Amino acid sequence: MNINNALNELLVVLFKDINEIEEKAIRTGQYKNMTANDMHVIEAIGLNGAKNMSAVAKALNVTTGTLTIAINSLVKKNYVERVRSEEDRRVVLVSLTPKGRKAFHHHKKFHDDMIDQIVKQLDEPEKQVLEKTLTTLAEFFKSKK
Amino acid sequence: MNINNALNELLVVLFKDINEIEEKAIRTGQYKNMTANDMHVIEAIGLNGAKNMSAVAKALNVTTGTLTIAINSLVKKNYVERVRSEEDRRVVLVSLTPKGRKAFHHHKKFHDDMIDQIVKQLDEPEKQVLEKTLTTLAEFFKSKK
DNA sequence: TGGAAATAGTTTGAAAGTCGAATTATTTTT
DNA sequence: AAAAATAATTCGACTTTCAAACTATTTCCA
Repeated sequence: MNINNALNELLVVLFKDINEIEEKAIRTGQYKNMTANDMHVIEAIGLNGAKNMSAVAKALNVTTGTLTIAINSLVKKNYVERVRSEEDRRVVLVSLTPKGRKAFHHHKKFHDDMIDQIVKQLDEPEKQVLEKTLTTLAEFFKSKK
Repeated sequence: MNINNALNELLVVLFKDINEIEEKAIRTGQYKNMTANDMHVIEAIGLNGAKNMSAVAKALNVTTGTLTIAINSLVKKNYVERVRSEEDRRVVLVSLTPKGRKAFHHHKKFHDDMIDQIVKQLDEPEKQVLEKTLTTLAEFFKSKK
């Protein structure tokens, strides 16, 4: 078994596991009814005030039709507020409710904790190599887009 | 900028893009009609002979009902062959056709290219460190599941 | 300035993927 | 031999997604 194969298998396993763990972590306690998809939309809306549908859809790389349906569900679950703009009445502005903001922080905390735990496992040279690897990986994907 | 933030941002970017890019890389030329899901099933079946439905479903973390539908489609597209076991006639064995094996290799090439890009950037000691690091992380996440 | 074009979002219809429960066929246990 | 267990498929329901049609509104320009 050469090192390339070993690296490939390790990366595949890591991505699979991290996704799984992250999704499971979302659906705890008061956020039981939230899907991973819901969380992505909540992250894309963010904490900095209202955003229009097109902007959020673009950030998520989905059509506005798709986003409309996701927002319907989030409004029903009371994570998101939807308001028609007064300045341009074609525009719909979405923002997080208090409950939505709490969910945002809940997820961010999970994320921060996860990174902390990863970094805690590594000594300084390992951190350097890992950072270099992830940077290369990010560039590889960027070049493929 | 501390390393935690750098790692966090890299992970976020990677997770956002990886599925989309991998799917795009799959759907080229003769594999235009293949979905990312098809590819996952093909990977799970693999090149080492026939597997039964339950085993593949378990590897993919889906119900056998879900897998039945996926296999129906792959058989229709001629990537997968489905045979009822002679030893135990309840069991259905699935394996890759020549076309399925070609698709498997096509996808593997994408992965190999990715790993080559990473390894190219590293000298020998760094490679050793990376392998050890990823092993540590894989074990860490496995323990979290 | 009034009609055409552009823009923002929603609705609709179709396809894919998923699950849990019911069902069928077969094997194992008692 | 009958009951229980196992393997896979089918069924019905639901979610996510897109593209295209549609509605409402604003901007452009002749």
